[in-house]
Amino acid sequence: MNVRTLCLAILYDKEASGYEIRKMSTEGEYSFFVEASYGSIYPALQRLESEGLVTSHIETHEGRPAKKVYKITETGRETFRNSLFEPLNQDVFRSEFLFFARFASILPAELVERRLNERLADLDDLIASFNKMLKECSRSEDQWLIRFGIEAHGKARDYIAQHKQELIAMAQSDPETSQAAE
Amino acid sequence: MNVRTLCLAILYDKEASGYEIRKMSTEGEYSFFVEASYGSIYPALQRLESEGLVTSHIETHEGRPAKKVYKITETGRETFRNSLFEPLNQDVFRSEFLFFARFASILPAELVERRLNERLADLDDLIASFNKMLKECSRSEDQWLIRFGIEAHGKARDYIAQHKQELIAMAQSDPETSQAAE
DNA sequence: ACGAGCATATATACGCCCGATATATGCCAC
DNA sequence: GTGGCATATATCGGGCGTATATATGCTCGT
Repeated sequence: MNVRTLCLAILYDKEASGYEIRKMSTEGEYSFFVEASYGSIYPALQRLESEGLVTSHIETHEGRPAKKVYKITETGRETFRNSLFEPLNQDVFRSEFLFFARFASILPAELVERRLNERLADLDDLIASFNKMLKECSRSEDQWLIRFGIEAHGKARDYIAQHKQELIAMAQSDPETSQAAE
Repeated sequence: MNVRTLCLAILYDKEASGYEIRKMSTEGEYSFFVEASYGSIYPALQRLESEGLVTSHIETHEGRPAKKVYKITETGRETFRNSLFEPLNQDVFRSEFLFFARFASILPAELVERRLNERLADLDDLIASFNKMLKECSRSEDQWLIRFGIEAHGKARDYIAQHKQELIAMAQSDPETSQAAE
């Protein structure tokens, strides 16, 4: 799935500017299963407009920069709906945390413990934001997705909490040894 | 984390060719938390060699193409160990499946059910491969990682299995309606 | 016996996309 | 009044994935 399709998906529900699309895809309701940055969104919107899948107009507000609001066309809606019939790509899970954990045995226990605690805190924040989203959202599909996120990330959190001591035990308990490793 | 660092990580344990590094990172023990393709691995290895972090030699085998085997240098080991002290980037979870699920209400129930079953089958395969890896692997850090994968993906699997009917119910039960949506 | 398909193996071109940066406006707190 | 933050658009450079080209030899079916 590319950023152009993501833009069409967001615009399928309501008009939005590039800034708003990025917010939704990195902080809002889409943030836990897609990601997109300015560097891909703005070119994508320009290309979608040149292809006639979206239109745009400038909106000016008092005391704020002018906004270029994009709206999906009927052709755009059709293109997007058709894309939903394509086979799905595999989910992507990439974890620098697990990569780090794999090398616990050559790292100081102190560092391993710190990273584990950071990861736990991050997951707590994430789950808290999911719970907040769940309360605020009304679409039942979105609730289904958010509950999925809460369950899956909750399990990851619990695993780390329950097994962190094992990983710390594999690390270098002697600060001297880890100094030498540097 | 970039592909150069990933190469150093794999070469930290043992010598390997570009082909073998790609295999490990997309099919083997690294595959569930990193990913790398030929298009990034080969240039990465060339650059690592030019920087003196790895060396290479050609190995010829009867009845097989010649292999360019890379070996990490002491400088390479040091560089890699130091990189493990850097702050960790956030984990990445991207799901085209969840993206698809969000639009269940405009899709035919038949398609939604098919995709849910495909996803369940994929997760079963993944978990089966984790269990196989767990039996074969000896490093306790790797076992810690693999058990994490089994738990987290198992929970995802269970959620889908238990709640799939809810999502199917949100879809278009009438084949005519979904035809019109196309 | 022969060819299709597949595993092994290296390498590159094209294009997508992220991260960083530049630019601009106006609010609020200190 | 000024530094930081939210809003807002846009582009550059570089990293990386997809697809492809090229080459070898095995296995399996016919």
